[in-house]
Amino acid sequence: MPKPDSDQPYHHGALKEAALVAVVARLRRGEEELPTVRELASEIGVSHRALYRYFADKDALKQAVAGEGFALLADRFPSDADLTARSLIDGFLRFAFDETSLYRLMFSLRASALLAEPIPGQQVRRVIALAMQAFDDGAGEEAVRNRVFSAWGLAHGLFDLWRAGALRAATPEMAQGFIRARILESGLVD
Amino acid sequence: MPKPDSDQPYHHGALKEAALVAVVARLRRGEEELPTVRELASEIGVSHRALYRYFADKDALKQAVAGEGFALLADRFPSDADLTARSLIDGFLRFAFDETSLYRLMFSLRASALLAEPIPGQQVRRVIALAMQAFDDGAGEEAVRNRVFSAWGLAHGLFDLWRAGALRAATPEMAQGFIRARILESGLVD
DNA sequence: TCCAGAATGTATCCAGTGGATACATTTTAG
DNA sequence: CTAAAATGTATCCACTGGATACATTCTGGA
Repeated sequence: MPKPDSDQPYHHGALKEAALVAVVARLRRGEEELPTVRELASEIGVSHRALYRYFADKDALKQAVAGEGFALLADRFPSDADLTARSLIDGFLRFAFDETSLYRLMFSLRASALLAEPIPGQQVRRVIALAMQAFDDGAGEEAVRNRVFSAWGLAHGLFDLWRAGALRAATPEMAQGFIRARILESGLVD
Repeated sequence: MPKPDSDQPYHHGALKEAALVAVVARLRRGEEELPTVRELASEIGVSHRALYRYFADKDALKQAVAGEGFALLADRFPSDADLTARSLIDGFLRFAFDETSLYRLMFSLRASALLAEPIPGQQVRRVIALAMQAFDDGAGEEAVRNRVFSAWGLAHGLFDLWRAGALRAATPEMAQGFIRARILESGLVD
């Protein structure tokens, strides 16, 4: 006798995607850490070992989530017509402050994992390409690249100092304003 | 019959200090993560629960280690006579590249823990005070503070981008040179 | 249409982790 | 000299990421 239709079919059908969606949603909801494999599996309605069909280990899951994060970041940048260095910076800062947990995870990858192929390197390169475009002022590629990384480093560094608690800003909004001011007065943008 | 002198007396005598020294030494030796409480205790020659007399939990141990890290960083800065913005930057970068594991731990504290009193806030304030002194060019305190945080943010951010693998520098030396060049061309120093 | 193998998910086990509680040993103060 | 405080140990616990063996479902070729 075949098992009658149950709420959960034996094969989920899109387990990998469901896992990534669930983790990203949790982080965007404010949870600071990755869930345990068991928690995640239980939320999806699957045994915890099922996830290991799609992720070699928990670190691979983390890298995949970071990839989703960078894709989300690139999608949040202004579209072509409005893509300027300044609007890119603003989009970057909004993303960091709005999705702090996800942002933190994206940059907490172990040494040299950011550009790992295909995940998350592909999405990271997309972000860098957009930034190169936004900062392109006709100077040589190396000069543009240097300005991109200086701006990225400044924004990332000041944000991380705030996150770690070194900035003493009363509110996140004030911290964001402080960081934006430092970037604008750096002369890297405009 | 009293127990004869054994190699390890029942009371260690300086367990807290020994623990901090052991952890810092491990990180400086290149290990990337904090050891487990058991590993650490075993290295010191004590049961793992003994450490909990001195640290409320593992996170408290981590904060204490971060404090040692900031103290080490401040000690590595040039002495008064040679303390300039540029020499401070160089000292900072050397520390980050030489003690990468320790550096990473220092800035991986959970939100808002950097200025926690007394650990590690005390040592962090010491570092900031030295930086304020090195960057003081007679302008108002707010202007100096802004330059200090801009330079700190830029150095920290670019270093962290390198650590995560976003910089594609062939060697650590080249990465350090790249970062130093970006800071010098920022106009924040000199 | 059927069925063998591939794909996917489950059950169960394991060593190791941070942490709690109860107890043993040593030190110190009155 | 001894009681109490300080320090360290023994043992337990729930939970974690991960491994292995097995069950279920899906798929393509005859």
